[in-house]
Amino acid sequence: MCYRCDYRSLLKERGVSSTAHRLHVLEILGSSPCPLSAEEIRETMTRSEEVNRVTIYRILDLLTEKKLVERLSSGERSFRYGLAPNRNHPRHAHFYCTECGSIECLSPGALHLSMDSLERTFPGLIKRAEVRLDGICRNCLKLHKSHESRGAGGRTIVKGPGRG
Amino acid sequence: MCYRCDYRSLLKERGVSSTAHRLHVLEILGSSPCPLSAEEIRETMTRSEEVNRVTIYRILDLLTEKKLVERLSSGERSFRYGLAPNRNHPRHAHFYCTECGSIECLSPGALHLSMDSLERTFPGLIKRAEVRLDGICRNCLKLHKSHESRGAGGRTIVKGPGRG
DNA sequence: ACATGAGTGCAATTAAGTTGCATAATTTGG
DNA sequence: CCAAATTATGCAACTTAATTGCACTCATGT
Repeated sequence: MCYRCDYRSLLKERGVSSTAHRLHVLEILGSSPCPLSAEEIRETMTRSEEVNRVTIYRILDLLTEKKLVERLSSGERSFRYGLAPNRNHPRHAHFYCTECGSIECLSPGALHLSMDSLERTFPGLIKRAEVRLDGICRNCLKLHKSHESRGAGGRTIVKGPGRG
Repeated sequence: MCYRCDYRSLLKERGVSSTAHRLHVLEILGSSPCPLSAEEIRETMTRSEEVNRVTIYRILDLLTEKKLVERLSSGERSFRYGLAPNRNHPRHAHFYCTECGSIECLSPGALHLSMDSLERTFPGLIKRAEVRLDGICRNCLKLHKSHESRGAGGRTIVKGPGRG
């Protein structure tokens, strides 16, 4: 996601002290091609040093509150976390594979959400828009096809309406 | 959401037998102005007859699989359920209030998601798009304002970028 | 050195959803 | 109509993800 962000100064800007753990979380999220679960982040951190689950949650909560990290709905029961959109990384949508549970970041320009009229007329305050596409990823599609060609009776895949 | 759907024949169409509980779930979802959590559905059903938690989950799983019901990410830890988009109700986005946790359905035309180029180029299969706007609802905004005017130090509200 | 507060760890708890198995209801075949 | 089979529901136990309370540690300032 991020080639080169200065996490230390990003933290400072937001009035958050730069502990080793916090920097590590930001680095992991910054170098991941897709948003990660709290547990995935912990596993990665633990490769260099054991860190407690609760610490991860607290760091993620703090960084989310400070708008350095963004919490995403994954399509499953757990949340995913990624670097929050900023000057270096524009907001983008995500793709969730209902077969294998993987999540991909889509390129920022891949789709466009127009909500100008809503923004003018909606009586509340809109802060952000989260867009998640659900479907079957490239890899799982391949598996399906190879099963089908072997006559193994793979599920029928019907493309439903993207929007109704 | 739905003024008049014939749930019995919808179930039949999908090869699902029409038990009282299943019909009741569909009726509740159909007459709710917003998607509901499993627990909210259960509470409503229980007003007429006690129903077990697990039964609700199983009905919702079944109906979701049969495309009669749609499972939505709520912005919190639980899922919400609504009638699936069909000939009577077009797909629409939702608004989640980060202050009070309420969820509203937005009118189907309120925003437009264009993903034509993505649909042509994405190597996986896209089945649906879920759009959720997060922010502060009308009611919570009012509360904020009244607190501020009383000098009670309400939180500063800054509108961030809807898309980056 | 000491006090202070922020950061982290550990154990226990909560919330939401799931599983296995028993019981009830409904359908099917005679 | 009855028995067998299938389907639906209920109950208890369990799992997973996240949260809370409290203790301990570490950095910082005086």
